[in-house]
Amino acid sequence: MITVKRNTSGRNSRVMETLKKHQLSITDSRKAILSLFMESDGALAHMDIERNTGDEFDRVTIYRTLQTFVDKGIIHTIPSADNAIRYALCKEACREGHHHDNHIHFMCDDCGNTYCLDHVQIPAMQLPGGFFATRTDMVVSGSCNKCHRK
Amino acid sequence: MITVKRNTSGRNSRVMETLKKHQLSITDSRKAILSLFMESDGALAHMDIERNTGDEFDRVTIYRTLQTFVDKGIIHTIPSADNAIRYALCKEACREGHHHDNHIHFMCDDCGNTYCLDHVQIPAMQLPGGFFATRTDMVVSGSCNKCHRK
DNA sequence: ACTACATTGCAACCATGTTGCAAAAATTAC
DNA sequence: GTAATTTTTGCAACATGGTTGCAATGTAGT
Repeated sequence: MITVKRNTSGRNSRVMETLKKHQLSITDSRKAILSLFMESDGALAHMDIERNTGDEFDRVTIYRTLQTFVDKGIIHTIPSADNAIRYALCKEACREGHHHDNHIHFMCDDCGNTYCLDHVQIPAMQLPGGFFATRTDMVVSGSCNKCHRK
Repeated sequence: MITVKRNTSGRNSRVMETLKKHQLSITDSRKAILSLFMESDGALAHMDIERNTGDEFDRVTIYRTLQTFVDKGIIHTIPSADNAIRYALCKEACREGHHHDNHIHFMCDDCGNTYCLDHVQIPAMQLPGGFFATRTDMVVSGSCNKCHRK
């Protein structure tokens, strides 16, 4: 479970900018949730957001806000084997309806954090004849740089 | 949703062999479920199995049987972004507690089938310092060789 | 401030997956 | 084959993840 230290002062402008850029109306939940992503260095699952915002928002609102952000290309999903979708901020290259998140994701078995390894590109590979890829997800799990020295 | 044509005659021996090799007692559910995997060319989700066996077994029995097979190294899991774990037969190299499923999985957006592309190895990549991998999942989605010509 | 539209909260619902326990099988020993 | 032991099954209940419909509330544009 991820805890994010909230800091609603400095980053507010970046949050507003992003929302406006994607033509989303400014609401409390969108500000708070986008803020969380910007202050977190890893990916967040629905539960992480619910914990970090307290009872401020309804479960459903969080789900819908996440879905909106995905649709607008603000965040992208990360598949996992543990049955809980995680989300992380997209880089600049993403835009509405077309994600460019072709980097590797790393899930730490120890602390549970999920990282976007932005600088590790997914290697190219040759698919068998007749197969055409529209999306590639590469998820590596193991121990991260914070947990391994322990 | 995947439909498998059941054929309990010829492959029975291979089913029994596999169960015995892993020191599992022979039960109806294990025979039926393992049989399904051997007759299917792709991966199966819990729901696929439930549909293909009718009311023959309880939901819980199917979950437990799948978990047993994973523990014994008979099948492996495939993560996905749609929140439903899929399972596929392991190749010979897998054994108890140690899977060797380092091949690519392909999910067809059209027919929903999931394939193990056994001959496409997951390319090696360089992780940042301090990160250590114990497992790598690579899931490609797009259109498969049956659906693309349409 | 008023209107039109988008978003929220609530309740209810569905799917996926797990746990505890008693009944029913399968394996082992005789 | 039968009895004893161990495994597995089915049931009920629960937990989590996620969706939908609708009335109430909030936001944006004038």
